[in-house]
Amino acid sequence: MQEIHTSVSQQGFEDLRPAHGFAFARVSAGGATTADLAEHLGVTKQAAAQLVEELVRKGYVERRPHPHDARARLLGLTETGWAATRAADQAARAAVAPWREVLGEARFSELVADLTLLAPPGPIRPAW
Amino acid sequence: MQEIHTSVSQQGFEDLRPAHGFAFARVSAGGATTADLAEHLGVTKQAAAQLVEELVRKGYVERRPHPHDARARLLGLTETGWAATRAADQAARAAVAPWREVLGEARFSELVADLTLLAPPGPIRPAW
DNA sequence: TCCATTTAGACAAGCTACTTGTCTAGATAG
DNA sequence: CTATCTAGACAAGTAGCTTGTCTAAATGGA
Repeated sequence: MQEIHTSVSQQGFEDLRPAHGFAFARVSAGGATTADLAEHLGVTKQAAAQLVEELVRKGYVERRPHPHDARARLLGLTETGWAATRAADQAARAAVAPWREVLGEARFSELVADLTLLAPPGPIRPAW
Repeated sequence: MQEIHTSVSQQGFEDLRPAHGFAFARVSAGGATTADLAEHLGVTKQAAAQLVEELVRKGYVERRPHPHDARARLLGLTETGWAATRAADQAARAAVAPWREVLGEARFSELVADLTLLAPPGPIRPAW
C-alpha cells in the first residue's frame, strides 16, 4: 500500500494520498455522486464532500450536472485523474510481482483465490 | 480487525481502541520503554508517550523504574492489561476460525504460511 | 395537486490522534 | 570534566475526520 503510494507520488502525483485511490476506484466506475462515494468509503457525506472538493481543486475529478436530479452532481475523472489511475494500477501490479516470485505461480494463484473468497463485503476502511 | 475490537469491547474493555493492541504486543514482550514503543508503532516519541499516558491512566500499563537508566521507565502490563491481552488473543482466533471452515484445513495452513512469508518487516502501521 | 417526508449537498464548529519544536535531566564518549 | 547524545515531558499546531444544522430539490401518499 505504502509502496503503491510512493510509486504514484514519484510519477508526479505528489498531492495524492493513499485513501484517494479508493475514491478514484468508485468515481472511475461511473455514476457516482458524493453520497455514493461516502457510502463506498464508509465515511460521512461531509467527509466525502471535502475529499471531492480537494480532488476537484487539484484537477483529478470533475463535477457534472446530474441528468435526472438537480440537487446531485455526477462525479467523473479528468484526464489527469485517469493518468493517476493508470499509474496506480501499474504500481499495484509491480508491488505484488515479488510475491509471485517468492511463492511460485501455483501457490500465488491459490493465495489470490483464497483471499478473494475471504474478502469481507462492505465499505473500504483502514485496518484500524 | 474491527471484529476483534468489537469482541474485546464487549468483554468490558470499552476504553481500548484497535491500535492499543499493537502497543500491548510490544509491552507484553517485556523490556519496552516509551521510545521502543514509538519505534515499534512507527510514530513519534511524543505520540507514544501520549498513548502510554492514556493506558496508564486507564489501568492497563505500569511505568516501573529502569534498572540502569534513571531517565527511562520500563513499561509493563498490569493484571488488567494481561486480561485484555488474553481477550484479544481469543477474539483473534475466533475471527479467523470461519476462514478455516471456508478454505479447509490444508488451504488454510498454506494461506497462513504464505502470508507469513510475505509479511513485510518494519513497524506496524495502518493500511493507509 | 398539495403537503409531509426524504435526500443531496453546503456551511460551521469541534474532536482526536497525530505532528513539529523545544526543554530538562541523566547517560556516554573523548 | 566537558561536549554530545538520549529519554521523556511540555506546548502548540494540523489533518482528517465527526456531529449538527440548513436549503433546495425529489418523492410519495391523501
